[in-house]
Amino acid sequence: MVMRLFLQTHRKPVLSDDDIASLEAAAGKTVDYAAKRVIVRENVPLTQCTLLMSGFVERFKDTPDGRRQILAIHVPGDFVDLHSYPLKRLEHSVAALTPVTVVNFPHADIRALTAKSATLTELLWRSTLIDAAINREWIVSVGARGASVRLAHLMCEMFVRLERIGLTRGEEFDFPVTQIDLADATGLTAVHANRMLRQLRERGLVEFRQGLVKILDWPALKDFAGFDPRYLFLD
Amino acid sequence: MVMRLFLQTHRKPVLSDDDIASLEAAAGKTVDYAAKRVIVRENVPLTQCTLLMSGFVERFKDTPDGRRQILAIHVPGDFVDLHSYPLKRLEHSVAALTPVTVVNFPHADIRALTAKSATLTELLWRSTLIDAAINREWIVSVGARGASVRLAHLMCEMFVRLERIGLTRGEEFDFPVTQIDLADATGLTAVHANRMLRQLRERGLVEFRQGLVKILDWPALKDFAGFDPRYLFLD
DNA sequence: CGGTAGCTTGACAATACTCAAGCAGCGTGG
DNA sequence: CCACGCTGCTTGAGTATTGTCAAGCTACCG
Repeated sequence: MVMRLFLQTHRKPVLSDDDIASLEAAAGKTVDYAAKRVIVRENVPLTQCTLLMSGFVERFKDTPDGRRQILAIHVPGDFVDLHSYPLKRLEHSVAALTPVTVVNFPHADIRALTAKSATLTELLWRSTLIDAAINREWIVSVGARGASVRLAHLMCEMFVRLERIGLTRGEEFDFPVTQIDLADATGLTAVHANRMLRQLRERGLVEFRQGLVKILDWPALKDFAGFDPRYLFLD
Repeated sequence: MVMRLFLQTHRKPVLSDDDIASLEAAAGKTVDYAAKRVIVRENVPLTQCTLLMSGFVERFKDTPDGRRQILAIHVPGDFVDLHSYPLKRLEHSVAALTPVTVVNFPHADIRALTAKSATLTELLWRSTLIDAAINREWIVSVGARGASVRLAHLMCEMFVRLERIGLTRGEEFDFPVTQIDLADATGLTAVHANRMLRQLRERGLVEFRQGLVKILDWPALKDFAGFDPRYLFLD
């Protein structure tokens, strides 16, 4: 049951019942974190991975001059730091954006899994690479899109990813983060993010208020954001 | 011999002579491309990977409004699109920044390698994840660093990566790309990139001229860029 | 009830972009 | 050999976008 949401987002390659069972069996301790708690600190040797069960998690880096850049936002079912298995440490930190529940997977158990099943290995590998594809889409966002488009694009991404795991209600979804978080994710200041969110609302595209996102016009929003979901590899 | 530079950058996990031999044996055709030629087109089914032997390669995306965002720059010894093995396609394109030579590795042969050696699989997996770590550092660059700092940081990264494979001469190295390329990589316009490069030169940090980079003051440059090489996982 | 975190708005400053022009170098064809 | 066109670099002037500083507001918590 622990892997339900993960398998819902990752449908290829197809796993045998046996593979699924051993994956489930590798699950270790369940841990809760309060909002803003650091879950994994950068450049510290790691011996386990973290599967997000509920809530939202951020991967981020702080710069010397005090800015925070969010590198990725994770939704339930995401293996937040599976890349720590081959890398042995992370070059960034991981923190809870909201109250979260996670399940740990010891590296030793993952090693056993990969030794046993090549298909499973490929699925896990692929999962880390989809994260990387999202990382790259974010480079495009911060590097080549205007402020309001960036925010619109982020809303599109969250909508599609949350829809996949059944966490949307029609055209709205809970996204209990602050405007500061949105600013840190898009490389903007909180003040400017606020203005751009207002603009998106006034244009009738999306509304973000008190952690609730309402898509007002999905086709128009997608078009405005230049959103092409193929980078999410949901096929 | 084909894997020499690759193994020079990727020293962990340590491979057996057997693993190295089978990796070498997987090498397929050698192909040359002229500068600016597209090597892999986005969202097209792929059946092989590309190892860069000489020259520089870019991974990029074009936006609807005509901007190009470079997502990564590859140096000799890099597996440019190893991630196409688990993903089966790329969500971005790959092109030659300079004249290049590459060697192809059929997915089928990589599959055979991974079936045979778990250590080799881990090394390949790790290699794709180091690329991802670089992707994330670029998010920080475009999202949270000023224009001149971004360029300085890119110069630091290229210097360290090229030094690793013996392509630097003291504190200088060949980097035969245009200012437009640098602008596309850093999310700036060519005009602004030009001004910022002049600033870096006048401050006595780095000089970029006609595809030649001269580090003028490495400690000062590193400090100015906030460059921390740990994200390159060279240990 | 005071304090804090988050949202909102305004006025102003800094950063980066656009448009435009001129120049240098290089390869090609007359 | 020269003339031409092309690509890339450089600089200036004006504009647009985004950031900074500041203040006031709300809601919620202790």
